[in-house]
Amino acid sequence: MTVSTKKNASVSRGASPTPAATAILDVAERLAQTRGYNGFSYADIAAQLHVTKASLHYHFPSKAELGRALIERYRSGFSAALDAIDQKDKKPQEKLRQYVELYNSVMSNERMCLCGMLAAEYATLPAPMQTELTSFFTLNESWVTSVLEAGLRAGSFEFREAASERARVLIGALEGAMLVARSFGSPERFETAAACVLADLSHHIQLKRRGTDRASAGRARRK
Amino acid sequence: MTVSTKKNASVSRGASPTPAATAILDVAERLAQTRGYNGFSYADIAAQLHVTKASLHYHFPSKAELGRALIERYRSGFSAALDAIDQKDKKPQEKLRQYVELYNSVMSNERMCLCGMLAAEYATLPAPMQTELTSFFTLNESWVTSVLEAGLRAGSFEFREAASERARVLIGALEGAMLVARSFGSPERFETAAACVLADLSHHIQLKRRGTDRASAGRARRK
DNA sequence: GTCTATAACGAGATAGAC
DNA sequence: GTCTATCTCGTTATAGAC
Repeated sequence: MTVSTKKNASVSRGASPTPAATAILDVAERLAQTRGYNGFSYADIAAQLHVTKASLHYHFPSKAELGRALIERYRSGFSAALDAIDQKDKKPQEKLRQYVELYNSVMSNERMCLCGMLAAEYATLPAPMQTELTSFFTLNESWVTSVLEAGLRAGSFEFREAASERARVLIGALEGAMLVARSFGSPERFETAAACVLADLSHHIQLKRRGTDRASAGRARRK
Repeated sequence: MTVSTKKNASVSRGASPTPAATAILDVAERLAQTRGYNGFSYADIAAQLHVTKASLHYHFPSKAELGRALIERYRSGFSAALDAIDQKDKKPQEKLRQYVELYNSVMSNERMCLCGMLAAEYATLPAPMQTELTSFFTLNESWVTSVLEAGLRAGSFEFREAASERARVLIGALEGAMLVARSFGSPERFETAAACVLADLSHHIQLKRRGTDRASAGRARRK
């Protein structure tokens, strides 16, 4: 898969990271997802790995570099997951369901999407991190857009807006639902919200199949 | 309106704040909305107000107290705005439109909703701030829930889920849309997303009025 | 109320031994 | 590659003069 190159202390782009670097990224990722980029320090990582701060600087000379690598790895992992979903021809609905499942698995363990988290801190991030961050969202938007367009053509989705616009709404809704759910400490809130957003895309079609009179369609389930 | 009490150095609950305290809160609010609670310091506020850090501590002894007051004021301002919207009997649709307009005005000037911002940093916030934060979201959820229920009864909204669940989705979608729009530096992204979310609530009804055949209803506007 | 001065601490980062 | 030791700076916070 990944082209093996000579390892590099600065863990540059495309190099396969050393086990030590991976361990550091793992801890830093969890910290960034729960506390934000400005909410953790090298000391926090060092303590959890039982090493000194100085040895972290060997692998990631600056926190900015660590932060950039963090997003890069997260995005590449996401990209791989999207490719996996695309394997085998599934219905667009099923693809989107699996996409939401990706977010759902992140929410467990009280984590927030890394990039949603960093988006809040955007103004304080070093430029390289800002660039990586928008790449992440752009990647997601174009993938979701494709799926929505396919679903629209297949007649399994229904919406008026441009697919790209709809994709943005979907991603924003997922990120926002995570954000709020986490302050209530209840991942269930995210789960139900996500299900609701997904259902909306094929909602109207279901309405028509079930009959469209207001009395039946407009009846809300009780709380 | 507000009961006037003797001013208090610690700017406790319900006291009318001194002009100095208000100026501090104004600057701190903008900083918190753009950089987050962990992204600004007393030094930043002091510089913008041309005073020393020490004098800030006179008005707000600790940053935690400042942060708590920040949310409290923001929530009370929001609450007043919601009351204003409730004045005069408007259609639920119009109320919701004005609610979204509230968020829209926040997004201008590249600001993010204070509480959406702080929600990201939730795990790092002092307990009093966490409490205020959930109060804000609870307030919003119950207000939106009421409006949705009214709209459902009036036949101007249509959805299957419980109104409270739908309210959470709406609020999460707005917060998330702000979050992402800001990293792209384009408030327009928020505006279109917000319009889309709003339209969804009365979408099906419009579909029925316009005719429900798939060919016309499912046609997406081009990008 | 606002100032100067300073304390006490934690942050990111580097030098150099092993 | 990891360590000890240290540096520099920014942070919240306090004491006490004016």
